[in-house]
Amino acid sequence: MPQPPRRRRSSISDVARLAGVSVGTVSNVLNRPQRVSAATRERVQAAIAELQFVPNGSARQLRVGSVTTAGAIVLDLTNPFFTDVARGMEDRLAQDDWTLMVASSEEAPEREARFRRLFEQHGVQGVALVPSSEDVAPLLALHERGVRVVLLDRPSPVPQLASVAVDDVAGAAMAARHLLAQGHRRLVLLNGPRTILQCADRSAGVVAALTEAGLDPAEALEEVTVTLNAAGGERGAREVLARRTGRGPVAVFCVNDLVALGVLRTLRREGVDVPGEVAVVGYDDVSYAAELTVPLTSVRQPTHDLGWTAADLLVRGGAAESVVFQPELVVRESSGGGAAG
Amino acid sequence: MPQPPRRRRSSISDVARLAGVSVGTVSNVLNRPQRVSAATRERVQAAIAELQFVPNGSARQLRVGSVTTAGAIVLDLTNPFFTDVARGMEDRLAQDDWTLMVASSEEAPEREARFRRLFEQHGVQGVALVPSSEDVAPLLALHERGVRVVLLDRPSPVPQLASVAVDDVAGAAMAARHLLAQGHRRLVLLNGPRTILQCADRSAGVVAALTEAGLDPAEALEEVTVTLNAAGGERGAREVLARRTGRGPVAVFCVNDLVALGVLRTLRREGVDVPGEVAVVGYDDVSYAAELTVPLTSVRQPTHDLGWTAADLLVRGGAAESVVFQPELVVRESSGGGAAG
DNA sequence: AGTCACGGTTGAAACGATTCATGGTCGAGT
DNA sequence: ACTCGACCATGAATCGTTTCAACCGTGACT
Repeated sequence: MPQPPRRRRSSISDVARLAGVSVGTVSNVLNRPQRVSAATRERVQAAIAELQFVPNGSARQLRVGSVTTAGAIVLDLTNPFFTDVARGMEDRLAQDDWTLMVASSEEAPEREARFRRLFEQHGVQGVALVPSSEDVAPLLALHERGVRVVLLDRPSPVPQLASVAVDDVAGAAMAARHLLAQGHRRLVLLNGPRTILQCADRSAGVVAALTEAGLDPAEALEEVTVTLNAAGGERGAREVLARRTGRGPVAVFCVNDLVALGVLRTLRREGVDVPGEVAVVGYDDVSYAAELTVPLTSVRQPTHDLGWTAADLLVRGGAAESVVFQPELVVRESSGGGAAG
Repeated sequence: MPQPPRRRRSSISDVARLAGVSVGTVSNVLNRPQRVSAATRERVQAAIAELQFVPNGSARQLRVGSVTTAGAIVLDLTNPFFTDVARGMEDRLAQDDWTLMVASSEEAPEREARFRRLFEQHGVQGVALVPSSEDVAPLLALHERGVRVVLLDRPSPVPQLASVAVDDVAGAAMAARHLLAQGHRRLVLLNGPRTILQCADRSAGVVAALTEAGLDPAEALEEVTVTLNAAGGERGAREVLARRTGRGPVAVFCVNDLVALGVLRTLRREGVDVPGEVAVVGYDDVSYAAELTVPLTSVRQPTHDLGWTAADLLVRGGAAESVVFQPELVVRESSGGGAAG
């Protein structure tokens, strides 16, 4: 078997030599073809084709400073919410002929830092990221170094950084109010780590709704920390079933739809009736929420717009704006909402 | 509002000046700290911290040649199948401390080409991609230029290129045989464009199964071309319902689960019974296939392993291997399989 | 004939890191 | 006193582009 070929890539000066022109002319053919006479241009282009010349991006970038590329760092690439956001970003970036590179931090601050560094070294114009920790210092530093930064899915805690978010407190409060309206008096919140702001906010929203209804959150709310995926939901559901005291139905509010999916899966396996015995509400309203065995009540976020707007801020790059969208509750069968009203 | 700061990033020579050493020494502190005396090292590190110095990746790369980064280009980032593959790649790459950059071609050859160029210019070691066209010439050229290339989810048509695939002909044949076993004699295949090899192969698999059962594919198979997402499924389903002649139940085989989701959604809206009136089979066995209103029969692929293996080939970079996995049929209610058997 | 403008081309400087041959210092060994 | 290594630090060369001042030849205008 042949060794993988690592023969030296041909450079602009190889092209120049072959075409019998100077390097500057080749560069002009590449970047301002109209400045070059048709004859030379063709000669150079023939040489480029013959040598299979591909400009060295590093060299170009070293000289020019940066490229029209943006990076996105999300918490979990397998969560449809984040891929929809990425899609929104791509749609906006495409308008200005920018490209997007996506990376997944898996909620690990070190991974996030690694990708931040990688993107910065690759000279991206800007980075949109869902922070995996509360510490904004490294992001401010990044911004100071001239890389545009937009916080995704959480409001910026500092005025220097732009952000695009959805009001998580309001969204969670809507969900909790809805469950209270169904007659529930005790809620279980399957939540992620509080270090992720979205999780903290959703918790706060539930607490607000309970308080507003005259209930004592310390009594009425039980919060279980789970991983933000279906496996987490399965574990959470087992926990809920184990702790379930005899009295009455339980309401489970899941921090996202993947968790809710895990919950529904486990409840179905255990033969637990939804919403009769356990009511379930999710968050994000992923595309298949309405098509599940028990259609899932969920809090819809303007996912695509979120990404679109983030990318828009990156491209426009003006002052640091903070945009906040409002979520919307979509009531379906899993919370008993359709019937009870 | 302050203008976005674009003050010059500090360079290695700024650090050298501040620390009172030469640039070579700073570089040594960065890359072989043990070669530098403790005192100087600390002085340099202090300077680095003070200036918030981040090495310029372009310059480094220009000098050194390449970075430990791989790129992946998939057809659709919002399809769970591809994100699972990406996850598998990341898992393997992390072992060697490589990083992954993901891009989505949206099945458009020009977009794919754009990302190929971008990745190459960024100096990635290798690219794993799901080709959006049949033309391997540009991929061979890329390989010639020293970038490792692995074809994802399709076998390589040429010996020079490595590939990791799942046997789509076999998978589709399994699905078709299953539907035939349920008594169906006419199949509708909601397929993507034939230019995508997976689509062509799945069609071939169905044809093979029909022929094998003594049926004439020209008679028994109706193929409808749709987009590879839920919207495509919805359109396909409407098409199927419109064309439906009175006689008997219909079997619909969808090229992937997103399409199947769209089909199920439309059938539910139209009040069509699944699997009684229309049997549905999907492809990919996405995570939520079992939890849908009507649990979906689907062809499972070793998604994670697919990505893992592709990344493994990239990292190891030896001879061009071709790996083929076998798929597996998962029978659920949507095809009537559970009951009729 | 002389001047000017202009399109086309040139070639060297610059970007910021890595590398490596060279040089300097110090202590130990003869 | 002198040599020799060991250990550190130096700084020039290098990677492949882009950019820009300078140059050249031609044709138009005075």
